[in-house]
Amino acid sequence: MPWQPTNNVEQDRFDKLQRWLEAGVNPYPTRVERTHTTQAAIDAFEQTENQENPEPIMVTVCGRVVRQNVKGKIYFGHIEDGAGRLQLMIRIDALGEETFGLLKQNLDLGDFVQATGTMMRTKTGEVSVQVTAFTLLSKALSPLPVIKERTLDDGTVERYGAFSDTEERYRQRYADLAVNSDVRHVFRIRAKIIRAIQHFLDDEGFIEVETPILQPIYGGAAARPFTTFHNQLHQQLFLRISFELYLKRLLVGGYDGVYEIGRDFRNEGVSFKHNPEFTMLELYQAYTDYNGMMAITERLMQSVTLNVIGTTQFTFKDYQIDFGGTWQRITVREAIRRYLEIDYADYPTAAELEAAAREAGVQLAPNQNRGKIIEHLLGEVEQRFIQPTFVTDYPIDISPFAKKLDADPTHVERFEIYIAGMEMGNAFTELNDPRDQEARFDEMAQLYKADDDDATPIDEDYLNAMRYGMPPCGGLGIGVDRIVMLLTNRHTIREVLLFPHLRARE
RNA sequence: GGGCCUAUAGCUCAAUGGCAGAGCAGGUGCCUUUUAAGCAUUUGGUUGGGGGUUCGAAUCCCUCUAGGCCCA
Repeated sequence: MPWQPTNNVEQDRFDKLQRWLEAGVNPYPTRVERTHTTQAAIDAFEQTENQENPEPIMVTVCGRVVRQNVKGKIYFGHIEDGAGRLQLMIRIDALGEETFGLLKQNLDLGDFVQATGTMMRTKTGEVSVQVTAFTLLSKALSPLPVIKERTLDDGTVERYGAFSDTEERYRQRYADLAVNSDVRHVFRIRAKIIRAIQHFLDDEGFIEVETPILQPIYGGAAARPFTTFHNQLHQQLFLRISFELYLKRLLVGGYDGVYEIGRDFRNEGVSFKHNPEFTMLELYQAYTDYNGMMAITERLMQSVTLNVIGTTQFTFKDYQIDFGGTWQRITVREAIRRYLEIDYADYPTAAELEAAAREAGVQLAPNQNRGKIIEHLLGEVEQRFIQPTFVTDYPIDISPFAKKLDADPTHVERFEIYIAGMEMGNAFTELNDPRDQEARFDEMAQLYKADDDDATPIDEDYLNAMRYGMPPCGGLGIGVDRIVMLLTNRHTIREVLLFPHLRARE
């Protein structure tokens, strides 16, 4: 069944399409002949308009009709392309009565058009195209939401109308982008952030790599994976939950520094900061440790913000965040002691610590191991860390890939990055002792029952790689979506993902 | 997973048990420098789906679906 109009607005547009066809116009022509973007046309005109006897600027511009004011014998409308917005002025004498009538009757907001003419300035001062030839490029059959704007005297833009239904905006992101220029802006910033990360790391001597997304064994993080199946190979595969174990194999292979920016998949809950697929940056560098990772985190984030927004300071929610200088450091133990008044060193068993946590009013799932309880307690205080903070030195039993502290083998050289109360990243001095790594895998296997969500399978090939010799190294993972949230002041991950995951409707 | 809230015209929203409405968009007419253009006139609804209470339901109750906020 071909598409049918579903309401009178669509019916009207469908009728207009028929009228273009009847007039011998192809409403979806194959070729366009653009000479200028809207911005280039405006620039070209403004550069010459103050000269004596300026040459007329002839342009052919293309774009979507975003505003129309059709009068009896003159048409004003704005078109929008990727570069900006430009007014078209079309007089009946320029096109002739027949063509003008066709346009006046059958052009809608949302249609794409091409217009040829001379640049000029209207009586009210707006740079415009005085159109002499006109082509329909694409007829829009469904109406986009209509948003009108007025620029007030003080330069602020007042908006009339909106397309603001959150669900519809995400389900029909194309419509959201088409009418909400601020949404388009978010994804330009997102692209800039990723490019800035690449520039910084490339300059630091890292090599950008791509490692498998479909993995026979998943690992490198505590998360439930998506599973899939290769039909020809009769092989179960997992969508990666981290890049960690593959990237570290590359240090064995002889690279001093590698990074990957790509998608991770975690089969877990959805929230304002969790989407089933999300973008991570992971980097690994030889001949350094977690102190080096803290230093590179500071420099990376400072470089990115300077590149993208021109300063290391920005507003997120009610906070003034500053990426400049040396970031705060606090140990996990001290963070929990300071804000929950529990020193977990005083409670050497999981049972004792659990009791103390409950005493302090913290709700916990029963029978977790001590490291997980500590992790949970840290979660209780993470919203305290507004300015960028490195929370350091984690319990060993929740950190199977990090090296022990020399002074305390129950803890590892690991930190997490907290900004605006959100966990932004995670880093270690990477464990490179294959005997220790094997023991950690075995411990994890014993510690977690087979059905535990966080159980990680033993990756024998990873151990095999490590036995060839892995240089001492530091590793760092940062949530790219969350950086974008910070720098665009968007408060949910869905606002910074073009197509966030939503439940199927119906 | 738990609690609270939301779903009405293409979009944004009214209508709190008694005739489903407005603005914008759309149609028709007038209008050759408008820009939220204007004036006149007009179309458009399975009130998210299903069930119930009632003489009568957008409104009250149950349920399903989707989304939002808070908590876990």
